[in-house]
This record gives sequence, C-alpha cells and structure tokens, in this order.
Amino acid sequence: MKRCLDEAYPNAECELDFSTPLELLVAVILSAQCTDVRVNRTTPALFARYRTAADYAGADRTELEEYIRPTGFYRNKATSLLKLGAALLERHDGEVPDTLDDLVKLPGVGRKTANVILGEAFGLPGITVDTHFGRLVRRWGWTAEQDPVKVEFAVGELFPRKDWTMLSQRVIWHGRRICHARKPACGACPLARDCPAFGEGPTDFDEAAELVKGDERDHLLAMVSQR
DNA sequence: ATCCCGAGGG
DNA sequence: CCCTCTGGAT
Repeated sequence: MKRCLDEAYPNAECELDFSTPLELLVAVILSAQCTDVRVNRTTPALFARYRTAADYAGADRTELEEYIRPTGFYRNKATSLLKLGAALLERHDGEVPDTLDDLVKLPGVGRKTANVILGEAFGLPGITVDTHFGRLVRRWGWTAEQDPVKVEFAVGELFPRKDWTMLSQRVIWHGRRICHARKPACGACPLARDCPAFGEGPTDFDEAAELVKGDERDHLLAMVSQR
C-alpha cells in the first residue's frame, strides 16, 4: 500500500504557508480544528504584525485574538501563542528547538504539532498522527490502536525512519482528498485493491472524485483504471 | 448536523 | 478518561 501511496502522491507536502520555523509553528497551532485554507488566509496579516518570539510574548491579548479569531478556539490559541513566545525566549533564545522533547514542552505544542515541525522545518523524521492519519491507518488495518501515541509507535515499527515524514504527508494528503471521514471516495482511491474498507463510500469514479480536480484527478483516474 | 492536519485541564 | 474551547464550510 505504501508504494501505491508514493506513486499516487509524489509531491505531497505541507499545505500551510510559512517561511520560517516560527511561522510554521504558529500556523500549525492555528490549524487545530480549522482548515489549512482558512489558516493561510489568516496568517499573512498575522506574520506581518508578529515576526519574532518576542513579538508574541509581548503581544496585546485582545489584538492578537482579533488576528486569529477566524481560525476558531481563538482564546486558547492566543494563550498558547503568548506563552509560546515567552517560553521560546526563556529557554531557546527566541528560536524554535529541533528536538521532540523540547518541542512538546512548549505551551500549545503536543506530539502532533512537534512532529510536523521536525519533519517540515528541520527535515528530521516524525510521524504526524492527526485525525486523518489515525482514521486511515485503522481503516487499512495497520493498527487498531485509538491512542495517537500508540498509533505513532505502531506505525513507526512498520517503516524505516527515513520514510516517516513523507509517509505522514501522503497519508494526510490522501485523507483530505479521498479517504474522508464520512464518505470516503472509494471509486477514486488508488489503494482500493488492498483496502479492507473498500466500499464504505461511493465506488463510482465520477461520484467519488467530485472534490479532486485537474492534473491530480487525471493522475488518479489513470491509477484507478489500471488497478 | 458534522467536520476541519489538537491541546490542556479537571 | 473525560470535557472544553471556537468559527466557518458543507
């Protein structure tokens, strides 16, 4: 199944817009229970106003909340960003650390966020168990674990560390486009042949692939038609 | 109604 | 192991 994923999504990558590790960290915190499209509409103004850890640490709470409100959970997220800025200044000289241990100790940063930063900002191996990743690997029977940390360890056993980051990106990419929580687009799924859950969603390509457009749609159609 | 690349607190 | 936090799209 992994080879099929690699072939289907050779260019899968993080869809959050950022240009520094700090920007990525902020974007990932904002992305909780929020689409990347919305985060990307929110961050340009935010990043222009707050450039450094010190800027977040010294931010006016009400103003910061206004910037991030459309991403939801804005009071919690504002608290996280304020404390995050202070913690980065205090412990890491204002820089974003590059180890899992240091990252997860930061306010508002859990394992999922920490692993995204490792993989995307520093090129270090990390398995990102978000809602998509957990749902898909359970559908595939790779693990039956519900707890995200147990899922991370179980899947980590299945693949070499060098594959962890791209695997995470491709699984999540697939979850967002095809293998949806409620109505998985089985008819447009390049993994259907090997999937224990095939048939849970529509199996007709045109109905299934409604959300996939352009070159990506053509590529999927080509893969699906020879499965 | 249900979902979106979660984390922290009780 | 629960619960809460939040707005916007579908």
